[in-house]
Amino acid sequence: MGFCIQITVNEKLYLKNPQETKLGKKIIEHSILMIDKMGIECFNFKKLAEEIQCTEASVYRYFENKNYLLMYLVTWYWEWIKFQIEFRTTNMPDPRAKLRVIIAILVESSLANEIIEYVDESALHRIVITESAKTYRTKKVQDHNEEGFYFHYKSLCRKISDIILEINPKYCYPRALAGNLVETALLQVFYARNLPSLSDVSSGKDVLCQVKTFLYHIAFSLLDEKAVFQNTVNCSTNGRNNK
Amino acid sequence: MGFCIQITVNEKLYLKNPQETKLGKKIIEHSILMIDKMGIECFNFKKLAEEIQCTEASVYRYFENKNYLLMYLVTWYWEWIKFQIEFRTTNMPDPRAKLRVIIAILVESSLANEIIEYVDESALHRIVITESAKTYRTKKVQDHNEEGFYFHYKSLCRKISDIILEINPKYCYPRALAGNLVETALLQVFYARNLPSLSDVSSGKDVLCQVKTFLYHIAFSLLDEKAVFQNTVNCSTNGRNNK
DNA sequence: TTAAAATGATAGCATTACTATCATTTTATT
DNA sequence: AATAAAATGATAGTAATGCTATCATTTTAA
Repeated sequence: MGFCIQITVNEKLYLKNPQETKLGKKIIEHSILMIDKMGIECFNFKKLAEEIQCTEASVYRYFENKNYLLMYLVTWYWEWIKFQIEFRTTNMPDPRAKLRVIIAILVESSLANEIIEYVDESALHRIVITESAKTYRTKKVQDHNEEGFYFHYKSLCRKISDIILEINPKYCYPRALAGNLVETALLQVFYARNLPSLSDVSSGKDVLCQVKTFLYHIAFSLLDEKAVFQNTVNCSTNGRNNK
Repeated sequence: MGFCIQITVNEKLYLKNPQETKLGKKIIEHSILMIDKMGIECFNFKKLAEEIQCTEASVYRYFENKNYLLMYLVTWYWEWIKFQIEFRTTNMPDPRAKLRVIIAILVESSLANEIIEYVDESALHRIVITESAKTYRTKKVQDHNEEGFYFHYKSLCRKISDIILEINPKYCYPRALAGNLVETALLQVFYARNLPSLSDVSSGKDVLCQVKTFLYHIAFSLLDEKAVFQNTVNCSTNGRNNK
């Protein structure tokens, strides 16, 4: 009844599609909960198998190892974010309004938490915040990139940078700004929760809202800048002078 | 002859100070080269011991494990950056000029590469770019924070945020901006080198310089913004409207 | 010269990260 | 309902990893 969303990710990330079987969904469901609880370092397939009462071998039939599983989860998350952006910005004529919605989704998406029954989006958001850097900051980036593992993340950034260019077609750093917004959305929430002295959020109030406000500030200050920045600035000064 | 810089880091990060013995320095020197080459995942103490012709047990006498060693190296790096900032900004009256120097150091520090003989600062910079997130994005952040492992990073960010406030005393997000500058300095270089479609640098020209220019743009656009941002913005709109 | 500190040499052990094989159960097809 | 195919279970095993412990030897400092 009603409609149903299927989120699909790069097939090379899994050996057998976990979304097509009961056990597969159980693997997704409980790996999210367990990684959220214990962190990817302490998590392993043996513990997961025990938790969901199956054999270790069965888990290995779905994923090569826990790193692929993590990559799968993170990729799934970005695809889910893209879906939400698509869904909530269609028919919006104003690109500025779009960007505001996107920022809100990046920060607060995890609050809306009942779309896919076997995925705890809040927990997954925490995983992405804490662990996602491990999926691409590695010596294997190049290989993983060739396999297309970052396709979903890239297309998200691409979507954001297109909107940035709608707002300000002369803006010089659309892609860098897009990536910066996405990463800052993660990092500032992480700081606010774990190392508050590195953030400016006051822990009393709503943390996510404050991060959102900071992102609005970054985005619109940079895009509204009167003087479009020149990429041809003299680089040889090495920061020693000030003009 | 001349003078000598000693960079000291939190004592809890090592079992025996590697800077005080010949073997210790060899451990630092070659671990930097090896982690740079193979990444922290493939690196281990057995390989390191083989490389420098000592026993595995000897390495374990200096560091509990490779994660502590990584944390030590990253911490050392931030302390080294702080020293350079101290050194190159003293007696500068203009805080804007200071911030420009800091940004240049964050991006290009590794080019000046002959200060401490057993540390390859270029390689260390690459390690910090690729691996540093693993030192704090972990379930153990809280514990590590209590041990003071992030003291050096925090004091760097503090130093930067103080200068930000000198430039614009009313600025609402001095710490978040400081952290953002530091992290963006790492991330954009990583992207430019590994996933260029996520950055706006043209690979032909000097990558570091372009990243520097981007950071100048962020810093001074945000700080020069006429309307100081209000932290009391209405958060309940959830990005759905645009006023 | 002698004690202390550092390192070497060797051994061992529990855990991890898989892989392989064959048996059993579940599911889909006709 | 019969049967093939797919999925999972059960079990076993192996190579590598990440240490720790012990005692001998060398180097360094007093």
